[in-house]
Order: sequence, then C-alpha cells, then structure tokens
Amino acid sequence: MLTERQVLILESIIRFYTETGHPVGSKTLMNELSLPFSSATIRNEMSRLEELGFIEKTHSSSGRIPSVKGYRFYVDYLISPEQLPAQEVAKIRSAFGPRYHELDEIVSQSANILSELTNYTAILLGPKMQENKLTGFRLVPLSEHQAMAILVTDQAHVENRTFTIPPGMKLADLETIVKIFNDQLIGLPLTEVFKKINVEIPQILARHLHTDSDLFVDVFGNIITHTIRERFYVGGKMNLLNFSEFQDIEKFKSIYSLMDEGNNLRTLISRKSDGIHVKIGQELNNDLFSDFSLITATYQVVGHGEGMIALLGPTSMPYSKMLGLVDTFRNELADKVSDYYRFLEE
Amino acid sequence: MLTERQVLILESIIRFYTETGHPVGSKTLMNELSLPFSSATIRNEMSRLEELGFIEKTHSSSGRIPSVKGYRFYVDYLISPEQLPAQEVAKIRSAFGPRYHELDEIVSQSANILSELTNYTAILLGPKMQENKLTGFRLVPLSEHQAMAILVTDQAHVENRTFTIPPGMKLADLETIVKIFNDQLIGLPLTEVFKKINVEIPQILARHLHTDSDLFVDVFGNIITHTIRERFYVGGKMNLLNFSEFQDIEKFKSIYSLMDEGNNLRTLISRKSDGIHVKIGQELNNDLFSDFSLITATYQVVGHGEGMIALLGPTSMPYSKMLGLVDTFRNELADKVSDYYRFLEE
DNA sequence: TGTTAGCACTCGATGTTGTTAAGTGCTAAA
DNA sequence: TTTAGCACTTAACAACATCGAGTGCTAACA
Repeated sequence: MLTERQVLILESIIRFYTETGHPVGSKTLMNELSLPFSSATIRNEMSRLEELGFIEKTHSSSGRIPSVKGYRFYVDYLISPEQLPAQEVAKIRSAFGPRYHELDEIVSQSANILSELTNYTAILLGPKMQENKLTGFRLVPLSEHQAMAILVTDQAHVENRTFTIPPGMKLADLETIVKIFNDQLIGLPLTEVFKKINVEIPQILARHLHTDSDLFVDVFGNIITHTIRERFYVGGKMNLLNFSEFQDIEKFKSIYSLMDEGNNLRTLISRKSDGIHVKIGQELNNDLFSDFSLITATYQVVGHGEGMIALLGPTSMPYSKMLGLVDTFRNELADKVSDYYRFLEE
Repeated sequence: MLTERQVLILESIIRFYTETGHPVGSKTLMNELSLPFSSATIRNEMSRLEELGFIEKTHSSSGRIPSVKGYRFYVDYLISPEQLPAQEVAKIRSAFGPRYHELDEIVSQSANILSELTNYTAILLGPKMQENKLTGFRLVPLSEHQAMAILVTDQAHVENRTFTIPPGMKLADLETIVKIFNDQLIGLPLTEVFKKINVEIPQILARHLHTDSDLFVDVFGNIITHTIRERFYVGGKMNLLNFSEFQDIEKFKSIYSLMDEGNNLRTLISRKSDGIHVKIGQELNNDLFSDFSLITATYQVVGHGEGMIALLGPTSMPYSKMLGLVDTFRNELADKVSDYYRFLEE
C-alpha cells in the first residue's frame, strides 16, 4: 500500500498537473507546493510511485504525469464531491426557464446549461420511453390530402408526424383505421405496440379495409420507432476543441460525428446502476477517447423513471469540483422534471 | 483593357492556383502550362496585371495569386458553368428519397446532399412562408392536461406545438377559442395573422372568455413566429475544417456558431434577384469570410414561390464546375419540390 | 536507515545559422 | 517588343547549439 507521504506526493502531482497541464518534476513540486522534503526524497518516492504504476513519464527525462491508475486512486480514495457555492446553484436554477411544455425541451436545454457551466461537453438522456404505455393514437385531418398522426403515452410524451393521404382514401376509412389501432394497442407498453404493429395489425387492417393500408402501418410504425429510440442531447460539442489535443483535426471530426449521430453514444455510455461514476481514459474502451474522462450520473424522477447525465472532459479535469457540479445538477434537473410532471397531474 | 495575352496569363494563374494552392511564378507558368512566351515576358505582363490589381503577391519575392478583382473578372468574363456529367446528375437524383411527407425534409436533406457532393458547406432555404395564408388552426385535446395546437397554411405547411392546459379550463372554452381564432384569421397571410394575434385577438378573447387566455395567445403567437422565421438548413459544417485555414481555431468556432444559430445567416445571404450569383472574399463584407466565396442561387417552384441555395467554399474554388453543379442542383431540387406539391394536389 | 546534496546525463523546446528553391525587378542585347 | 542574364528577396527546411527542467545514482550525513 502507499505510505502517507506517497499519497501526498501523488495528490500534489495531480493537483499541479490539472492546474498547469505540464508534467511536474521533483524540484517544482518542492518549490511550488512547498512540500517539506528535499527534491531528492521526492525523486525517490516518485520513482516508487512510477514502479507501482500511479504516475508515468512522457519521455526519459521529463516530469511525471498521473496515469489512469493514478487518477483512479485519486478519484476513488482521495477526493469527495466539492460542495457547489450557493451562487453557482442559483445560476443553474435561473438558467432553466420558468415553465416548459415538453420534456425534451428541459433535457436539451440542460445539455446546454451543463456544457456552458463546465466548458466541457454534456450528454443528456431523458427518462426512458420504452416502458411508456400508449394512451392513444389520434389522426387529425388537416386538409384534403394531409393528416397528422399523433401518439400520446401515459408519461405525457407526445410524438407526431404529418403525412399525405393516398388519393381515394376516405375520411371514414381513416376513422376505421384509428379505431383499430386504438382498440388493439391502448394500454400496452410501446415495445409491445411496436411488435404488434408489425405483425398482427397489418392482418387485422387487411380484414377490415379494401384500400391499401401499408402507409399507415409505416407512419405509425415510424412514430413508434422514433419515440422508442433513445435521444441523446449533446451540448457544447465545440468545447471539444478547447480540451481535445486539437492538433489532430481528423480525430476531432470523428468524435464530432459520433456526437452528432447520437445513437452510437450507447457504446460510450452504459446505462448501468445508480449514482455517479467516473471513467478515465482507456477505461472508456475507445481509442478516440483515450485522453478523455467521462462522468456519468443518473437522475431519478419519482414515478417517471430515471434519466442520465454525462460530462465529457479531459482526463486532467478537476474531478472534485466536477463531481460536485454534476451531483448538484442532477438534483436540479430531477426537480425541474418533477415540476413538469406535477404540473400535468395537478 | 487587358490584352489577349494578359487574359491568358491571368487565366493560367487562376487555374494553377486553384489546382495546387501555391502562388505561381513566371517560370512555373511557362514550364507547367507551356505558354509560348519566355518567363521574362510573362514577368513583365504579371507586373502589369499586378499594377491593374488582378493579381497580388504574398511577399516581395513570392509568386502571384489572384486578387478578388482577378477572380471577379475570371468569373464574370472568362468562364461559363460547366455541364455536369450525366453520371453526377444521376447521383443527385438517387440521393433524394422517393417520397417526402414534409417540405422541410426535402430542404434539409438537400443541404446534406449538396455539401457531400462538393465537400463545401451548403446553406438552403425553403420557399418563403410569410405570404402563406392561414387555412386553419386546430386544437387537439390529448389528455386531461395536454393539448396540441396545429397551424395549417395554404401551401400545405404544418406547424404544431404541444402545451399544458391551465387547470380549470374546460373543453368548451377551448372550442370557443379555436373558433374565434379561425373566424378572425383564416385566409389571411401569416404576417397579417401575426399582427392581429398580438393586437385584436386578445381583446376579442377577453370579451368572450372569463378565464385567462394569455397562454393561448402565447402559444399561437409562438407557432406563427416559428413558421414565419426563415429556417436555414446548413449541411457540411465540418467541411469548413477542410478548406478554412484551419490554423485559426477561434475563427472556425465563430463561423460555426454563426452557421449553427442560423438566423444571422441573413447578413451573409441577401435574398435579391433571380439567377446565380457569386460573391468573392471581401465582397461578402464580413471579415470572417475574407477567404471564402459564396455562390447563391434561387430555385423556382411554380405556384409556390422561390427558395434559395448557397454554397460556401474557399475563394480558390473551381468556379466553373461549382456553378454548373449549383445550377443543376437547383433544377433537381425545384423538380423534387414540385413533385411534392403535385402529389398533394392530385 | 532514511534523508539529502551533488553530479552527470537526457530530452524537448527554442533559437541560430546556412542552404536551397522559387520567385522578383532591372538592364542590355537581339 | 521580346528575351537572356544577373543580382536580390523570401519562405521553407535542415543542421546545430543552447538552455531548462527533469532524471538516476552515489556518497555523505543525522
């Protein structure tokens, strides 16, 4: 195990490196942080810390930087989330609007707020939809040739799609279709709805209708797919340029397009257990992100499932501060989402 | 006026510079492009061309590059749009989907197609909405506390917004409100609707309703604003990194956020006359874009107004080819949009 | 036995210098 | 009017020296 002095030195190295970004050597450590040992002693200890894998050199005569193992130890045993100053908390609260009409607005704005607060990249996920239950389909005729299909779930999620009505289809037909959809599907979880819509529904429709009804299966199937698919909201993509080693423009582009497409983000963020987790560098299992760390946290909305927050920054981030911030933020966000639902149920 | 030989030399300089990106000198010009004059003669002519402002040096002993005036002359008098190979045209056609349900889908996908085709950044604008006439508001109750407001225009544009119904408001009230909106507003151009909604409507509502109706004025006002606002679709933002002098990361960020916000793009693109226009470097009147050129073109959709295409690339782009491409593209896009409307009116 | 001073060594960063290639303008001859 | 020739300029590049911050190791010290 590490001696107390070794821990102190490791901590100092991480502190210094996080602040300056430069590898740090024995003399600097002694002078700048006025550790009460000689540089030679520190050198010996550093040598030991390197053997143990907590720090490493960038080249044979350079100062040391923390290794993943070093950060890991630091995060797991040496720090605790820093309390956010009241003033910062107020800033978060006032960044949210007073009132939202859709859940997605809250989540997507959260991504922006969090990224601005940290200057890193924020990735947000709303409470998951898969288990929402269908409360109804609506089909609203808009003009002679247009109609809107609307899906509503028991979690107040609304999804809609405008489409063109095939010539020859009558209003009565539309009503029949909606009735069939609703009779068969209301109350089922969306995953079930999705299955049924692709298997049973087409058969039932064929029995009751003479016109071609593929279009409707398509449209409604489409809405369901859209609803079920996890939507990642990414804020501060451009912040990547601040902390990524921006020399490598190609790497930046790869990361950017990963963020932009959104669905591939699952590879990065696994929806596992509760609480706050930190993944450092290679722990992310993705070469692109070997210089990044990711803080992930869930937020609980009682009665409405849980969502996810993630913060992507450089491995050399101020973990203590960021952990505190994410923790506070998830509570604020949970409150905001609760408010939203409460207002709906009032 | 320029002599024929001077024109030939200017043209050669532009060709060479566009291909290689390097300033070009007299000897290179003579060798590489085998002009039938000696380097000394070319030197003299270049000197003259520089005096006249068509070309310039990057430093005292460097080769020459075309100036804005040089490009201007080249674009205006020396080239004509290049015919796009049939194979490329086919590529454009197949890049579009077979069938669209919303106009915005066509336009936004166009932005992607065009940017991929050129490796530049494409900016698209759909036919303008301001003169669309309102054909109806709908208010669809979704659950006890939610409703959707829908706007439909005579150009088949649909815009919608979900909102929460204030507690205590009854279904009958909603119906009254929608009736008033429709009685007052149907058939008016959206700009008119916008004005009335902010002035007369609140008064009328107050006369007929006891509950607070600000929310509805808000919601519908909001939808109108959204509909009227020009939406710029930008494709290939990341391509900026290919041709912008990517040394300057801050500049890139500025441009990116300009593109991202969208509404500021009006400063760059003026919706003026028909046809295809080229703006080169400083002609864009924006320091950020001094190394860029912008090709703008309108596309006509008979009976449904006109839209806009713009292509942003480096000043040293192959104008002839790009002009041809933009010209072809705008025809294809116009066709696609016409198809969309035709299907609706069938 | 743990701590420290001293020293030779390493390596990236930075600066200096020289060389080369591609260009220019100018002059004088064809 | 055109061209050959020449002196001059500049960016780009490579080779080289210098410097600063670091290391490991050894020997002396408390």
